[in-house]
Amino acid sequence: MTEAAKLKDEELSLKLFVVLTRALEAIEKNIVKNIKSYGLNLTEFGVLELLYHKGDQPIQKIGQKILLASSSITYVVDKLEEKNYLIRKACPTDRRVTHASITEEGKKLMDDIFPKHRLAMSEIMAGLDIEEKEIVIEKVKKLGLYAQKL
Amino acid sequence: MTEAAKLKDEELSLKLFVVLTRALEAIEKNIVKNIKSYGLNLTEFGVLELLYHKGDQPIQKIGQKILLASSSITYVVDKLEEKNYLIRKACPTDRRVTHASITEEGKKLMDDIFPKHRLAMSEIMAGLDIEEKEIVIEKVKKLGLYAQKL
DNA sequence: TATAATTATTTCGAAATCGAGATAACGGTA
DNA sequence: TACCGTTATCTCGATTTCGAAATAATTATA
Repeated sequence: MTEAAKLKDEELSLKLFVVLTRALEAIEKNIVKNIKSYGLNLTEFGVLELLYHKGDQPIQKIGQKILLASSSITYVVDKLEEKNYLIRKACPTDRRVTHASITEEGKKLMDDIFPKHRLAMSEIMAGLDIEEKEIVIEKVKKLGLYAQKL
Repeated sequence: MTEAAKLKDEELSLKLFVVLTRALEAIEKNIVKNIKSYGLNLTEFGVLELLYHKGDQPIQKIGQKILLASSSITYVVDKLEEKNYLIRKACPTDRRVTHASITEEGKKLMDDIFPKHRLAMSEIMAGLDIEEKEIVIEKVKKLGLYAQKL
């Protein structure tokens, strides 16, 4: 890379970070608005959605998928358990492990929320058309995977 | 839009959100690693960078640019003031307003950090080349602006 | 098999963020 | 000028997240 290209790349990298941050903030603000009316925050919704779609999960798997420190998951799972949307189940084969399992009440809530969330999401994301979304998904995935490996 | 296209769009919107979130998390983790070694977190760095590049700012302007609640800025500015990287200056023309101003010590710190940050940033973002970054910036900006207006 | 290293979860205290409300000052208008 | 709505900042209490360390169980190793 030429010296000029290096400078340009640095400029664009800084700018890309700002743009990504701003966009995600705006998107999240809208999602939160929807989900909050059901008494959930984004993290709680994420956990519940995981259990809803992928079935019971070891508590620590949840942390990996939602990207939360183990101590934070304990906290979130506590909250959801208090709200009766999930229960802890001891793992029979490994006594270190606890599974989180969505309750009937949790399932009912997600049956209600999730289709609305889907719809709201595509309204929030309507700034790009289908082709553009596909491009951005591909590029941003590449960007994220690279950054993850550093 | 056909029914099938609507479904596709919902799918892509959900996926786009996940991809954006994951990418930003990975990117931030790397940035934080660099900045943390100077005793700053991302927010503090953001505030300091703003003052470093744009000069003195009313406290509430900082909040708008960094996207923080007013109570949170007070907290962050307190922290930076404790560290002697900025000082509050009463505004002479409007007694409601307080300006935040970077100190010599803060300037020195940024003289040291910022070039490294620039470089680190382009290393973190090296998953995409210049052309791809330009595309993503354009698209994600469009996405964010749309979501902001909702 | 005994011991050591690893893994899963929780506890604890601290940090960062928020929202609601308090306080003070400004700007417009009657 | 006196009052009212708006703006800027701060205080306070609550929520969410984190990291370090505690506990307990499993797996690998000597």
